[in-house]
Amino acid sequence: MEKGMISVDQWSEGSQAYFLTHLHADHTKGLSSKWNKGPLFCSPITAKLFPAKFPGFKFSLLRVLEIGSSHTLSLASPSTGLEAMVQVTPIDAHHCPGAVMYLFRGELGCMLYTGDFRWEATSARAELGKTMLRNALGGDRVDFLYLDNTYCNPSYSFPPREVVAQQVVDIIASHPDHDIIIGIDTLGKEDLLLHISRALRIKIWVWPERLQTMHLLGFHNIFTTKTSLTRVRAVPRYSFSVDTLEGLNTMRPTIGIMPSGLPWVVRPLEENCDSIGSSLPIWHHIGSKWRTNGVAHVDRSQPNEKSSSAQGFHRYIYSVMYSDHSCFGEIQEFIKFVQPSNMRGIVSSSSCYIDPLYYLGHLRGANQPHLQSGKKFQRRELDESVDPVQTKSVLGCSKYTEAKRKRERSVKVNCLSVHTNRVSVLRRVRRGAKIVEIDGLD
DNA sequence: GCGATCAGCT
DNA sequence: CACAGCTGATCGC
Repeated sequence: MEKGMISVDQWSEGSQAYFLTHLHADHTKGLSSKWNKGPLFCSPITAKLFPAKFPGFKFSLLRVLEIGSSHTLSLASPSTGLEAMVQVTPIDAHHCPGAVMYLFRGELGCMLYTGDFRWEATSARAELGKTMLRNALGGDRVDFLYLDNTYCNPSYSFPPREVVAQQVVDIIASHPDHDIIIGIDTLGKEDLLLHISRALRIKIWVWPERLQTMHLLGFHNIFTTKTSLTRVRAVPRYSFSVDTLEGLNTMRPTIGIMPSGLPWVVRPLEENCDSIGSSLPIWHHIGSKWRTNGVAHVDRSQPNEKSSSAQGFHRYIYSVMYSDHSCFGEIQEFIKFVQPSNMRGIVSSSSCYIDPLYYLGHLRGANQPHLQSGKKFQRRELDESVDPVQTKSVLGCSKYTEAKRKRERSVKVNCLSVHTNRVSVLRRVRRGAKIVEIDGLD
């Protein structure tokens, strides 16, 4: 797509239409309540959650698109000045509530932007997504696929979420006298909690703001902010730590469950022998173990036994491979299904970018870019504003790590800062309680 | 004083 | 390694 026409999850000036895939913070960076750059398209569920995240947002700029149905936009081609019709179809991305992929079709070509997505082969919901995508494509070939390449490496492999959800239920059921702490984010993993709640007929504690979100999503009488009603609590991931678990265990026996596509590894601390991680390539080692059942090896030995730290796990923590991103095999299946002429990853994190072409380039459709069919979607022709970020990460790896190392070297001076500014107070108030036991509204 | 951005941490 | 995100500090308006 030509520069200056559309932007997806990218909020700098200069596009005619903006598309939001989902409400996770890394996709809304740059969005604010004062938005005034143009119409912003999103899914119905995202629209429902939107005001809570961006109070005061000019609602007339929000355009809600029904999932699975096509909408036509009339845009001006910046180069020719002529009107160009673009048809857009949001498709369920099975990532978090409201998350969608966008399929763009028109005179300018056909482009699919996945956003973050999970492509499970098994569930009925996944089958529906497949049908929806097939219908939306209407036989067209995808010229350019923008792909969630988070786990685009053969070493990333994990079971479908249903399977892992049952494993979590089993873990909880096998600890009938324990309190349970589950680390979650501001959005996502609702299905896991629902499954636990249904299977064990138990309510689940969430922090007050998260309860509001649950209510907006239509879940009533399942979640609570009263700790007295349940032994299972879903807490913000950032408040989930070894210290937290150890602290809680001085009061009541408690285990922590961390659902993630990546192993939750105790960060190696040089002088803390109890929680030290192995210096071996931990995740690879663990990864091969997990392929068998998807649950981390959990050490049941006594606290002081050496083995409890050798694996990089903590005695109270279960790490389960519940991921809202596609694993490698699923990405592979997805590319086979879409058969794009060309593609590139949309996720380039701190230190690396996994190029889907490296492992999965051979799965593309017959019309490879060198045959010119992908011409309309050469990468600098999309929204250029997306590009610099990614190019920077691909090419600027060493630069970044150098900067990071510099940062690491700098000494933290202000250890005893008591000063609290207004911003942080407001932020904290907005966020609600962490794991403090607050009996709020229910 | 406020918002945006960075550094640090999980 | 890094899922996604909070917190505190700082800077410019």
